[in-house]
Amino acid sequence: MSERYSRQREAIRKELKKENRHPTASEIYEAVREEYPHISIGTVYRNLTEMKNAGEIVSIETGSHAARHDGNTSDHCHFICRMCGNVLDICDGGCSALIPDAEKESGGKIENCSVTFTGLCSECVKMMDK
Amino acid sequence: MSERYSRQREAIRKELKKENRHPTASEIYEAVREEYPHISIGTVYRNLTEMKNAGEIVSIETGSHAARHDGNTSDHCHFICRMCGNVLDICDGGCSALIPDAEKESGGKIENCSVTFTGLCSECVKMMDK
DNA sequence: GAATAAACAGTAATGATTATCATTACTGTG
DNA sequence: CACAGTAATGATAATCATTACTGTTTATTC
Repeated sequence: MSERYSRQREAIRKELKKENRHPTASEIYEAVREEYPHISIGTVYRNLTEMKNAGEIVSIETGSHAARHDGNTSDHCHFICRMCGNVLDICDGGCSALIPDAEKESGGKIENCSVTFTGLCSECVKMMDK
Repeated sequence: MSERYSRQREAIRKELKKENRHPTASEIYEAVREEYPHISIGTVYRNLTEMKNAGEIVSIETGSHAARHDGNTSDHCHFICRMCGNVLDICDGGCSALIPDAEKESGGKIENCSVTFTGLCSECVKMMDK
């Protein structure tokens, strides 16, 4: 029934499965365009929303810039450099451990936990010293 | 030199100091407008950005909706209900405890840590049962 | 290989946020 | 107190990410 195959979605999935990448919607768009020059940015957004709802991917809000997407849904945190905007995985694994307590306190149903660090990455720290 | 007094900024500050509120820029705009009907939405955004840079307030990215702001900068987490959009404080206090390890792993300088839970608040869970 | 509906491309619309610029109003000095 | 200097403002245009719409294509079922 529901989900029907499409090469565009397949290409988007492939892009999100590359290791250690956290692409924005338009980065995905540009990458997939190499193979499917006619893909529409709307198609990218629609599929990202669907995959997110399906729990297949996770999105990272950066605040000032476009949201980034991560095909790795294992328990890990993110570090966003406020200088260069790069996103780094922090494999601390402490995220979901916080859920039980938080759920008790809120009285609701917690479905997801996101831990985001912001600051300067090692590269940008070096730049500052100069 | 630097920061000069302004009544508009004072009014924005006052709005952010009210307990347990997490207003969006336009909610602050509407509230301050009662006292200063001519305040501009741009003034609200400019002051929010400055206060954020000064570490005086914290902003909470909601993903799909407008960013929310919190005058309470003490170590606590947030719970965003994906149904009604409300933001709840979770006084878990586990955020900054994660920083040292994460800093070591990243090799950079971590300035901030934000822990956000998403799911359904107690009110919305009740709604679902019906 | 036709019928059906999901998915698409292309693009307009929206909403949040930022930038611009002429004007206003704090603040220190004579 | 008048005034000069300049930070902050109001109004609004511009930008950017994201969503919505519409007519067309294409995967799937028979």
